[in-house]
Amino acid sequence: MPELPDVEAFRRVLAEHTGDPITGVRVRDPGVLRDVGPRRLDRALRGHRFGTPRRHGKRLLAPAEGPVLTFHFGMTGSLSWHSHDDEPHPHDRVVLSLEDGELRYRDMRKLQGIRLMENEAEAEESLSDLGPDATEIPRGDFDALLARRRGRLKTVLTDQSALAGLGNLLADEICWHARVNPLRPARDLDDDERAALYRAMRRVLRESVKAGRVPPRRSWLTGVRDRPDGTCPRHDVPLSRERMSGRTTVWCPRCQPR
DNA sequence: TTGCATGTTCCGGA
DNA sequence: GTCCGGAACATGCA
Repeated sequence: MPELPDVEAFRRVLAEHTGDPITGVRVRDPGVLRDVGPRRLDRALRGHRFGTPRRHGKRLLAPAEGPVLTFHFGMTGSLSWHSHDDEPHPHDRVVLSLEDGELRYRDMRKLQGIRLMENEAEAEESLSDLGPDATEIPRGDFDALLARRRGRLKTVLTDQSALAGLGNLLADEICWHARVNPLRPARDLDDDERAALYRAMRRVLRESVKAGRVPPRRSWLTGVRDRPDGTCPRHDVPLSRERMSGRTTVWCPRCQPR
């Protein structure tokens, strides 16, 4: 699930539970730990308190009075709050216990996972492979980014090193809102189209962040894209789809012509 | 059994 | 250097 809005929702979960000491870390499946083992993780966090968490793109950083825990959710990761006696889910991989409850990192496929940074500087450095966050990029930088790339628009929007936070669903949703075909070469877009894309990005992100996910409304592409008989919410036209490098791209052939 | 899934990385080839 | 596609990672579901 996780794209920028989902990770933002996980950030809120974490933000509600800062300030209480971490009483212990239970690793139920070390397969989600990257470059750190269960013992070192527990030693680094036990007795510490989480400070204000922050998000960049799809990454979540949780400072803990020195060390910084970083979450990268892959396709199936999540972070949720539970009471101690809540039955664990089979995909709960790491449990961070606090006094009045616990945070659970759940992840079915374990494609990415949790890292431990020694300090703020290292945490900051770990973000250096990412472009500007999609909620913060200025219009001018967005324009320049599109103008300089000859690859497909969809590829640019989902390139985390160029623009951080957009995934498969969001990129298609934004292109649909802007009425621009995602397979067009990015640098071929004219000013109006770039403006429409930027506006669509802001609007889609604002509403998705509010919902904590890309909302599957019937009036949005996301609400209909997975139906076998899916038609464009604006027209009664069957949606077009194409697989590109293992992901399905969906668009409306009428409002987003090639 | 096969194909697909909202992420990312690595590799080869154009 | 840029761009693309394919395979891989690990797991479940239709």
